[in-house]
Amino acid sequence: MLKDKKNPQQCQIVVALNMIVGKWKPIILDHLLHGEPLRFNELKKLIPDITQRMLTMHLRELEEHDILTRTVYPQVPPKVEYRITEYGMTLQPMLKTMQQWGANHIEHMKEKDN
Amino acid sequence: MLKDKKNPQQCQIVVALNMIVGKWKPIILDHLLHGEPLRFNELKKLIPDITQRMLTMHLRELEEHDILTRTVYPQVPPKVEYRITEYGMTLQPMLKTMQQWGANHIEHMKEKDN
DNA sequence: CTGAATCCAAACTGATACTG
DNA sequence: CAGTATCAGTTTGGATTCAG
Repeated sequence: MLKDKKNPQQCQIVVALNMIVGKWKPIILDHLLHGEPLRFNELKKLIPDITQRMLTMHLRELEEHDILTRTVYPQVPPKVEYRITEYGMTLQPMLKTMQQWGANHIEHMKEKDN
Repeated sequence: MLKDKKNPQQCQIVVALNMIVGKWKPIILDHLLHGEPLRFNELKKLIPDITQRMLTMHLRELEEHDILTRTVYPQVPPKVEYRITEYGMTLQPMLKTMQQWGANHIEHMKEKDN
């Protein structure tokens, strides 16, 4: 199944976590969740510090999980588009909740410093 | 600040993620979120496969992030209790959202197999 | 009972060079 | 343009031993 070695007690939270863990995955998702499909190089430009290797690997994993689709246009030079799936869109509420908690946490830390 | 090497674009989602990533952290949180304080050994028994080392490390990190408190009772043998903080309780909605998505995803995968 | 310390293996990420 | 391949570095987790 999944990387269930990492999910010793079949925790549902971990199942959800496995969709979005990876150094750059949340950022990739953030860009694709806007709805517009993006080409490999467009993502690369939006995430300047990512390596081609990591971008490829993360995109492949997200594709495996039905979060996005990969469409190859048979052209020279090649064109490949990545688009969020309907199913991938269901991550939206979860990610939004996390984003809000994260924003709040940044404030929490500032207060703590005082 | 935080482990911001791991958060290249100051993504708020990653800030939230950093609270709960770690092999056993979601499970630890799950147990403590019930509200009852738990001793080190009680947690160890609830999570049989965790090593003492990992339990200690995860608890320390959660403590650093104000998610839980560590209370030492000066006794012999020692007694140490871990209790979720009020702030830690604010993780609840986020974790519940993730849990629901995870549960749904398990169903999604079953359908896919057919 | 609740750890800390050490050593080791596996997983993850980065850098670089090459290709259809 | 959109990758693949290889190698090196970093991080994470596990096993074991020792200690207040």
